Amino acid sequence: MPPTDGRRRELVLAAYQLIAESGLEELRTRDIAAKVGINISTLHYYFETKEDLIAAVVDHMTELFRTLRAPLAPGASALEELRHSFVTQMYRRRVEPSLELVVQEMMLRARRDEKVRARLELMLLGWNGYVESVIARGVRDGDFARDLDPKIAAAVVTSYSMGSNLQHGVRPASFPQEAGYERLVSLLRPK
Amino acid sequence: MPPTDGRRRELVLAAYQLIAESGLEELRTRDIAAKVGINISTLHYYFETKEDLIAAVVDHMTELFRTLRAPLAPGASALEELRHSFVTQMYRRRVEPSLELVVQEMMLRARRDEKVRARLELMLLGWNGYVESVIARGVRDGDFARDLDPKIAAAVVTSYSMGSNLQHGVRPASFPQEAGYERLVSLLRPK
Amino acid sequence: MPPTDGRRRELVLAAYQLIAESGLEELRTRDIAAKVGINISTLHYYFETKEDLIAAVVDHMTELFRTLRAPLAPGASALEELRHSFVTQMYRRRVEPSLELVVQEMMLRARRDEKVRARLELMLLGWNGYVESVIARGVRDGDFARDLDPKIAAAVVTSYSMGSNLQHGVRPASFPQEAGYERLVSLLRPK
Amino acid sequence: MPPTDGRRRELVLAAYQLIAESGLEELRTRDIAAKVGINISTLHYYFETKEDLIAAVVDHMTELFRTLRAPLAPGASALEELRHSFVTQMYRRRVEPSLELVVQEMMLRARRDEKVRARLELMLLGWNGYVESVIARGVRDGDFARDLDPKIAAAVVTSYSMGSNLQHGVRPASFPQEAGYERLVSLLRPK
DNA sequence: GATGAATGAGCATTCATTCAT
DNA sequence: AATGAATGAATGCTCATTCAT
Repeated sequence: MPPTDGRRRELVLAAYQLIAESGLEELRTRDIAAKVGINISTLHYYFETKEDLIAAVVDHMTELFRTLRAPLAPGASALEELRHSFVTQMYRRRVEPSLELVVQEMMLRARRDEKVRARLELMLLGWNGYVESVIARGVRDGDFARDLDPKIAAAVVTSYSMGSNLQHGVRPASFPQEAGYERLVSLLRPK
Repeated sequence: MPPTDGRRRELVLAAYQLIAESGLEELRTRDIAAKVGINISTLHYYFETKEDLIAAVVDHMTELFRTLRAPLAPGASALEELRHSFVTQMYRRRVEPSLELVVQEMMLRARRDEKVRARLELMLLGWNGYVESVIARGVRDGDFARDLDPKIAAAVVTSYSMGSNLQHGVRPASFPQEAGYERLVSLLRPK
Repeated sequence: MPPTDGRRRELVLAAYQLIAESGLEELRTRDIAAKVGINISTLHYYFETKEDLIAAVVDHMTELFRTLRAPLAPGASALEELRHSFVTQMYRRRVEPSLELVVQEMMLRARRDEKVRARLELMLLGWNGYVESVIARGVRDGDFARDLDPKIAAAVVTSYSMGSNLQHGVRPASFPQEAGYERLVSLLRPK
Repeated sequence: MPPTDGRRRELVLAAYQLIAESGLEELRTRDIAAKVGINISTLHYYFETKEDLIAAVVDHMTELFRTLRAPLAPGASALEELRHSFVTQMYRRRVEPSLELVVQEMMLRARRDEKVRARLELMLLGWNGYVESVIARGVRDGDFARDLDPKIAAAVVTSYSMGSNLQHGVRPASFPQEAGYERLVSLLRPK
C-alpha cells in the first residue's frame, strides 16, 4: 500500500509539475489524479476542491523557494551574499526549472484568487526582507554605497530578478540576464 | 474604414477589455460576441479560432504599448527621456490600466502559444532597443556613466519595470515602485 | 430537419414522460435529451438549467389538467357536473395515466422548489374555484343541500380526489375510490 | 437495549429527521452518518444498503403514526372518536411536524420501492380499518347515518385527510382544512 | 455578412458502496 | 464494531466550433 500519509503530498507534487508543464489554465484534476495513479474521487477525498489543492501547491512552491538555495560559504561578505542571490536563481533554474514557471503562474492567478494572493504576498515580503537585510549589512560593511536605502534597493533587486525571468521566458537566447544582474550589483557598490 | 475592419476591431477591443477584467483563463468567445452585440457564429466569421483572435489582441496591445506615451518636451535630455519612461508607465496605468494587466497575461501565455510568443518578442525587442538608444545617447552626452553598456543597462531598466509591475500587482500598498525607479536611474548616472 | 419551433415542446414532453415513469428523483437531463434524440448540450440551448425545464413541465402539466376532461353534455345539471369531475378523473387516468403521477411528484417537489410551488398553487386555486362554482350552482338549483358552504365543500371534494389517488397508488386493488366518490357526492345532496 | 440496537435506532431517527427536513431526494448516507457522529462505513455495518435503512425508517414512521395520538377520554362516543381523528392529525402536526412530511415522501417512493409500498399498504389498511370500526360503531349507536357503508365512509375520511394535508402543504394560508373536516363529519351524521 | 441550432469532448464534483485493518 | 482510504459510474453543465440557411 502506498504511504497514505504522503497522498496529499503526492497530489501537491503532481499538480505542481503539471502546472509547470502546461500552466494553471490547462490544469485538470483528472490529470493530477492519473499522474498519482489514483481515482479522481480519491483526489477529492484529500482536497475538497481544486482551489484548495492549488492553494496547497502555492504553499509547497513557497517552501521550495525558501529552502532551495545554492550553498553559500559561511562568513560570506554581503557583496558575496547578494551575488549569491542571483547564483541561487540560476541554481533553481537548473535543479528545479519548474519553480520559476509555477511562481509566474501563481503571480497571475493571485489577481483573481485571494488565497493565492495572500500566500504570495508573504513570499514576496519574505524575499524582499531577506535581500534588504543583506544590503543593509553591506552598507554597514562598506560593500555597498553609503547612501543606499536598503528597502528601496531590495525592491530594485527583486524586481529585476522577476522581470528578467519574464523576459528570459520570451526570448531566452538574446536576453542578457546574467550580465544585467552583475551590472546591477556593481551599480550598488560605493563610488 | 470598411465595416469588416470595424467589426474585427470591435471584437479585438472587446476581447482586450475582457482579458483585462478577468484574465485569459476566463475569456469566453460567447462573452466577446455578446459584448459586441453579435452572434457567436459571426465571431467565427471574422476569426477562425479563438487563438487567432487572441493573436490580434496581442497586436492591438503592442500598438497601444508603442503609441500610448506621456508627452515629452522636444529637446529633452537622455536623462529626462529615461525618467520619462517611468512617467509613461505611470501614465499608462492611469489612462489605460488594462494595458499592464493584458501584457502580463500574454507574457505567460507566450510560453504555450507560439503566435503570442513571437509577437511579444518583437515588442520586447522594440522596447529594449528604444531604452538602449536613450541610454546610449545619455552615455555620449555624459548624462550616464561612461562605462555603461547600453544593452545591458536597458535590460536592467526594462526588467525592473516589468518585475515591479508584478510586485505592485500582488502588494500595491507596500511596494515602493516609484522610489525604486528613481533610485535605479540615479545609479546609472556618472559618479 | 425537425420542427425547431417544437424542440422546447419535445423536451418538455420527454421530461414529463420520464417523470411519470421513474419520478423526479431519477430524472436525468441526459435521458431527456436521448429520448428526444439530441445532444445534451442542445438541451441546455433551450433550457438554461434542469430546474427551468422542470418548471416548464409543471406548466405543461397544468395545461393538461385544465384541458383534459371527459365530454360533458351541454345543459348538464350541477349534480351531473360534479359527478363529471370524478368521471374526468377516471378519464384522465385512462387516456393520460401519467398526469396524476406527475402531479403528485410536483406536489412533493413544491415544498423545496418555489417556482413549482407557485405554479401548483395556481392550479389548485383554479381547480377548487371550479368545483366551488359547480357546487354553488347546485345549491341554488336545489341539487345540493341548502346549508352547504361551496368553498368548504369544494375543499372536501378536491382533497378526497387527491387523497384517494394517493391511496389508489399504494393499494390499487383494494381501495374503493369510485364508491367513495359516489358516496361523497350523495352526502352533499339535500336531505 | 444492546448497543447494536441503539445504533440502528439512532441511524433511523437521523434519517427520519433528514427526510423531513429536505426530502428523500436529498437524503445522503454521509449526512445521516455525520448526524449520528459515526463513519460512513459504520453505517453500512448496520444497514447493508441505503434502501434497507429507508425501509427501517418506514417502520419507525408507521410506529409513530400508530402510537402518536391525542388523548381520548375513555367512554367517548363514536362521533367524538371520529372527530378525535382529526384532532390527532393536528396534534401530530404540532408535536411531530415531521411525520406528515415523511409519510408523503414515502407515499411517493412506494411507487418505485416495493419494500416501502408493502409497508405503507399495511399502514393504510390499519388506518382505514380503525376509522372503519369507529364509523361502524357510530352507525350502530345512531351517531352516523344508518345507510353508511363503514368501509366506504372510512375511505372518504382517510382520503380527505391525506389530500387536505397535501393542499395544506402547497397553500397553508388559504386552505380551510379544519372546516372541511368538520363539514365532512357532519355530513356523515343521520338526517 | 449574419445567425439559430446543434454538438463532441470535457469538467469539477458527488455519492453509495467496498475493503483491508 | 469501527474506520480511513479508495472507487466506478454518474451528474448537471460548459464551450469552442460547425453548418445549413
